[in-house]
Amino acid sequence: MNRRSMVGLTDVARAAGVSRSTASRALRGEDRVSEETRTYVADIAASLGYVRDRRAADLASNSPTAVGLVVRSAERSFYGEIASRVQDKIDDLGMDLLMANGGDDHPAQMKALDSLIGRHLAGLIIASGRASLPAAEHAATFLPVVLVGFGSVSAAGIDTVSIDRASESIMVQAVLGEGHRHVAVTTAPADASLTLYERWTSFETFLQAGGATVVLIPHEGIGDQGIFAQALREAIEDGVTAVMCGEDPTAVQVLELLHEWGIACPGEVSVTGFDGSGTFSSPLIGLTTFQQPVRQMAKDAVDLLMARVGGLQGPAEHRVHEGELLRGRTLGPVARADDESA
Amino acid sequence: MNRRSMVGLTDVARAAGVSRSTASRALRGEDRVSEETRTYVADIAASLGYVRDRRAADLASNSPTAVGLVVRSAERSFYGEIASRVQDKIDDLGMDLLMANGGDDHPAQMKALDSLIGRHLAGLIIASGRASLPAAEHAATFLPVVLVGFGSVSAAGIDTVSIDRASESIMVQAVLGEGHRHVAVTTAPADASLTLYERWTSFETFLQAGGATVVLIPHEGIGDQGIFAQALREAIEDGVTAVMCGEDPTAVQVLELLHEWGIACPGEVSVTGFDGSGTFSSPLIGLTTFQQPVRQMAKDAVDLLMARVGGLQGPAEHRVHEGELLRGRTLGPVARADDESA
DNA sequence: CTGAAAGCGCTTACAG
DNA sequence: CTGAAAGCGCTTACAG
Repeated sequence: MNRRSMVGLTDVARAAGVSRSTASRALRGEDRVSEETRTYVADIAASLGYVRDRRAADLASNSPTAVGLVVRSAERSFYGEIASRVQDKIDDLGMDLLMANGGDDHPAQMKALDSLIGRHLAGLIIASGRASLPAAEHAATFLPVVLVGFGSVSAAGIDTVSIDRASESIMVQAVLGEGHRHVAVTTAPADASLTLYERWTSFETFLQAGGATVVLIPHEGIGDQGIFAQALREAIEDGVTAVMCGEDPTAVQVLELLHEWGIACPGEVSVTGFDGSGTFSSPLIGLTTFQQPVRQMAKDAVDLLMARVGGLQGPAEHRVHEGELLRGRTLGPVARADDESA
Repeated sequence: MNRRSMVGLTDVARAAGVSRSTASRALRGEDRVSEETRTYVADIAASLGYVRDRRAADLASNSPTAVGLVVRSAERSFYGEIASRVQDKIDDLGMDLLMANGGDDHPAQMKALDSLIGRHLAGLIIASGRASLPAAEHAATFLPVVLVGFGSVSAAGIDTVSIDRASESIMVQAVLGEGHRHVAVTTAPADASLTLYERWTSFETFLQAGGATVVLIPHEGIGDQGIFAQALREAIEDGVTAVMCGEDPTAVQVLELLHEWGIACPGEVSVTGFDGSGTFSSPLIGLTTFQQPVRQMAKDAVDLLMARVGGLQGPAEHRVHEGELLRGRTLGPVARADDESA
């Protein structure tokens, strides 16, 4: 492919026989240009294959044309769906959406954010479990930021959209309600995912408050499969009757392991997930999970952001959504003690 | 949050007592600056919270710092995983990755692409089933483009990474091998998804070549659920014994409908998918599908793109990958005629 | 090793 | 309604 050398505004102006000022105004559809000139210039531009240089345009006008979305693990249904919904909303507003992945550690996160900040976007939606608060605060000093999925960051003075903290409690009550008193909870380090960290600590707190003993099983994502499997196995052998996971993919992984080991679910061990988006909510899997109202959350995130972009001052807003317990087939009553020998 | 007014290079230079030229060179880590000056300026910049304006930097240097990735439906496992892998590769190269969704119709696609082109990226990877060839060709006149997931676009002179066209044949042979001779194929319009279009037409061709009759069931995505379900139902009542889908989510949808209708799979009707990424390949679902080597495909896409970015001329390259038939539990032998009354 | 100056491709008061 | 000119925040020959 022989690359076309970009035709610039100057080329369009010359070809149309007008000044660059007029060409610029015509192409931007300004009113103070004669209808005739406007369409003529537009035609010339189209025929020349002119594409406006957004960098230069943004730089000169000092008015951004895009909104940023930071997502980590787009392959996770929940974030992918958020991205999809946010896109729709941004489209409606006639702006562009630029997405970027978050970065795993703090330096990588800062680098990713600075790249976005340096492009001078109108605002930023951070929907990444993997995002440190300091990184978000850093970004927020430069442009409006909305955090989606985080729970307790009110202190930071950043707008948030999150799921009701009662969700974890509801989930725990469901598990306790089936008689489980010895429960495993999969964990994630706080610096890897604040969202997950808050989730599992809540699980732990509520479970203990309900009189259950809790076994923590670290789940660090890809790479620790063997360790995770072994820890899970040991927990089960030690008498755990239910496994609560902070996100659906982990729950599915647990289900697969149980299946592999020939351990019945929920006959012998119950399993719960969290998020309930996409295939994970399918009756085919039958996962007992907690469904977040993704669409509504995405809408709120964009609304909040656009309000700030529009200049809204006030204190940070925190939109809390209620989800719904999805009764699948993976949570059942704990096996009675006298069944243990069976 | 009171927004910080951006500190610019000029501020850094002044604070450091050097010229903007020197400040710029120091911050870019150029060699021709004294070690002392470099670290001093860097410290000042950090303390001032300086973030380089990428628009201005890119504009002035005429050397892009980011690569674009166009994905549609990031909530689909396959594209989400592609995005994730591409990100990793781009990170390794020290560049940024900017993602954008494709846009549904042609105008929207052009707009999305022009936004990316106008930001002068180093190159573009288009991994969107929803992307028209003309749109891709338009982009390719401006910057290096690699298409991933497309099959037969050799004519366009654009590099591609795709799955072996034999895949569809393998899938069809598996279905025929179980004795199915009356098969439904879910379809998608070419302008909505070239990838899917090529897939289902291949299915159709191979099935007919194998002596099977084919019923086409249009699947237009969200919104046509009712119509799709009805068409599927009718096809089954008309004697279809297998349903071949161009992508896993559709297959899952079919499985759910069958379940809802109390139709046994694969006892009465077999179902196959395509892609085999993420949860869709889980034994929990047991979907019979075709697994694409996503990771390898993403790597190839980035490699090809970076070669072009590096100036490689030559003709378009077409990397073809082989996938693997994933034998799940949703494809079984066709029920014998005398079983029909049962 | 450092600085003054030109320029990247646009937009936008300002003046007509 | 249109044009000449200044400027957005950087980088980079060019000259020292």
